[in-house]
Amino acid sequence: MGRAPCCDKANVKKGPWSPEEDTKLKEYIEKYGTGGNWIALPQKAGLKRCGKSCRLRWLNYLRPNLKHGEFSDAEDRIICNLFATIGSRWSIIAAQLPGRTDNDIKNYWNTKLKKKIMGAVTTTNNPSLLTHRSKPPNPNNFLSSTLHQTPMSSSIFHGGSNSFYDSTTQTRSFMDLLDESINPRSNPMNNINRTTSTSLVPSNYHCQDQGLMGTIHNNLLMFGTSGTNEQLSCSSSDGSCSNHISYGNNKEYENGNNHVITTTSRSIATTKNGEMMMENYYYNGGEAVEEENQKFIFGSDHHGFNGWSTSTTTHHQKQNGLLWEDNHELGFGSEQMKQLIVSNNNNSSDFSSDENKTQGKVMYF
DNA sequence: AAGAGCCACAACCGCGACTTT
DNA sequence: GAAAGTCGCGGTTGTGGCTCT
Repeated sequence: MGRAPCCDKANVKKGPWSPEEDTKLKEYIEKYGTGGNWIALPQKAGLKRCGKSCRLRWLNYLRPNLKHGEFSDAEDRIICNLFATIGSRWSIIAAQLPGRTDNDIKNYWNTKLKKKIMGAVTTTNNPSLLTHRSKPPNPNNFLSSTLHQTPMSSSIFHGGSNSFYDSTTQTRSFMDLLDESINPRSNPMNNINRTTSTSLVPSNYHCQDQGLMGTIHNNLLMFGTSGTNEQLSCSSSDGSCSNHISYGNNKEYENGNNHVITTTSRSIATTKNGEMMMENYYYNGGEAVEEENQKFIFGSDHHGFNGWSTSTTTHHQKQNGLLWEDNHELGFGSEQMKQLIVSNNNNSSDFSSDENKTQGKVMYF
């Protein structure tokens, strides 16, 4: 037995929205709100549309404060950072980019950004320099295998550079490639202070040019914690924080200047077995504060759940925030990123081993 | 000038999750 | 606890405009 349709398909208009329909929908929602019921809305608004269609039109096009047009370099970086860590979770990525919709980002990724990166990968890397893997990584466990098969260095890789260079495979980080593709002057191969070529993840490998990062200087993207200065808490009632994925609430309120401030807190926790995994993130964005307080944190301290912090201290300490956990790397070599994109095309579930979003499967990073 | 091919974007579809009854 | 209703997400498709031949 099939699923009951959400609306009467025969009496519902499909296809592009007319300006009249837009006006009707906009005026209705501005006057009455959605009422928490999209299915009933079109009838009330006098529209011959499916409720889902109305919702989509509102969210992706009519809603106020939406940004249209070109994505900035900073937005590119955020998208790529997040795609590299959580895969095609467009709604989560969109939450980090105020004014952008998941559909926008998805289209932008599929039509432009992915090609830009693939182009950077193919033009930047000289294949002859690359050490080929003896066998390709298991796409179902790619990130995990990457992390755990790579000899661990003790470096903590954080701060203003996303650069990663693997002298063994001579691969460079995905972010380097992206940076270069959108900002050629920042090619780390030209700018780095590299005092050694032997460590796998040289902690002294820094990109001097941080101009681009400066534009998103307070976005905080953190993987694991340094184990110091973190006052993170477990959100689980029993403290175990194992095997759950939870989404918090979005709350909106107006400040004195009538700016709508959106606060989003969500946690995605997995096991407490000391594996590196996506844990928790927090976003406090909005018109006035998005650049200053935007944070995205993954944490694990090998002892359980970390949670997130928004303290000013942490904020300053973790500016630019890519903070790598002691014993884990999260550098995406160019070839790795290419494989990620390819494998993501082949099987959308491959990317982050998030095999089932709702059953608390571990996401390894 | 016309047709083919490509591209970007808007919109649709199906499914899982969540909420309500 | 089960069923029905609704929401939200991600993948896919349709279409209009642009470029190339």
